[in-house]
Amino acid sequence: MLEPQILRHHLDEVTEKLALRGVVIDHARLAELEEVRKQCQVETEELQNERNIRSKSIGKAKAAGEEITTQLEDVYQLNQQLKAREVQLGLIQTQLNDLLMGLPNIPHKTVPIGYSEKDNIEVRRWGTPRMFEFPYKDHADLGTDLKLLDFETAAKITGSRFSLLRGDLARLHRALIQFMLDLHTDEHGYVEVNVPYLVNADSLRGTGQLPKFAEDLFHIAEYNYYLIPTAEVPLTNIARNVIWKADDLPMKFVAHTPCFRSEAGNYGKDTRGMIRQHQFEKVELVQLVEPDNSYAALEELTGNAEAVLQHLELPYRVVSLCTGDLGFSAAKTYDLEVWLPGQQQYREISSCSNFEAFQARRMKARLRNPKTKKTTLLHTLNGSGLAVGRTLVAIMENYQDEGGRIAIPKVLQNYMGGRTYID
RNA sequence: GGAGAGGUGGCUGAGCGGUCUAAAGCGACGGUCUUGAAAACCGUUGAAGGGUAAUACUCUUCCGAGGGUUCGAAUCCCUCCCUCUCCGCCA
Repeated sequence: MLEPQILRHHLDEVTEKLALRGVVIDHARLAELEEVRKQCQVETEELQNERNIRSKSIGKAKAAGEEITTQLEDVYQLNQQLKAREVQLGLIQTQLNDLLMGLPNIPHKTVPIGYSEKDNIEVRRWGTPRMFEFPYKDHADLGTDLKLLDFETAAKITGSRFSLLRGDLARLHRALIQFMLDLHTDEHGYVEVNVPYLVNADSLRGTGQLPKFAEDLFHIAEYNYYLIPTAEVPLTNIARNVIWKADDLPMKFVAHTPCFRSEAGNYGKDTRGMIRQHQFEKVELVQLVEPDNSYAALEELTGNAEAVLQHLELPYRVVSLCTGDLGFSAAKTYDLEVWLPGQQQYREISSCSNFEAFQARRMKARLRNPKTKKTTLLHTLNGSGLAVGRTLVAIMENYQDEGGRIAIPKVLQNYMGGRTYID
């Protein structure tokens, strides 16, 4: 959520910047609503003040044993006016709030300007895609041929876009999780957190999934809980409605969780394999930092995610998302894209974003400024470190051999009982 | 699931229709004293929002959340949420 004051006083600037994302602000409506709001709020508060004064004097008069009938009549008239004003103000504020909640974040000045993912800018590349001297397979064929990856059974148990892993492939999946958690806690200074996988609507509003993206979520109507689409939601909401001390920051959290996404609107997309599933697992990094440090933190967090790929020796590139491709809540995002031989292209495996105060404002996640003693909104960041299913896919495809076996990356062998191959 | 108790400012805790402008204590901050510190004493002490150029001044709202009654609600009524204790069930 953007600062209401910014919209009030710098509407032209905001309109201009959001236009870079392809968002059109109804300038005239906003300005008019704001005008009415101001008038209505001032009137309402004046009437409230008047009522408070009169009620008090009634109290005193009554205590003194005076006649209060005429005073009660006056206040009745006042209250009729006040109630009408309060209702009107409520309606206006709801409209303004709805409008505000629907506006995405303002892109940071370093974000490349563009319309679609074609305009994203490659920042750097690491590693070299492997040349195969034999007919290579994609992960779906590799896994199915090894009888370790089973989409049919998963479809029977649940439905489409679910998968079932068996044996060493299931273990490799688990090994990846362990490895990532160990790396981020031992070497990158994150605190491991085990979080709820069901969250309430307030939490989802805090991080920006609601109200606009309800159709992407699995909702348990009976309890009004939602399955988390990412650990970003529970992790970031740790800070909701709290005023933190400067000493508390930065907070760096890592969690492994399953993630649940309805994938509504992606019906024809990535239907093969386990690239896009209703349920997948992810190791998520979240940082809550002082505003001045958030861009340094974004570079650090992105580097932390990259370290996983480097240890696994998987070729990847870093892409800075352009204004048109940026997610709703993000001010700046780096995507990490891993090389997938089966698709002969780089595919997203992590998305690292700085949300600045956008989520913090929705969550009222604040920080006490030790100098001014005032509260400030803190800045929130997150990134996958990494998406486990897609990492498994990348290992399968990049580490396959001519016989359809999969070599186990060195850093994972200890987690695999010393094994070097899956066959 | 059954029975009971409770949610008040950073914390403890009083208040149970009208000077609540929320007592008191602790903590924190500032000051006096001191070579320095402690102690003692004095003072200050929340959040969100509006008007405004304003960190000046001022107004509104906030006692778990949302409704209601009333001229007036922390206080009365309704609904919901959460916490604690005991019993039952259970990984």
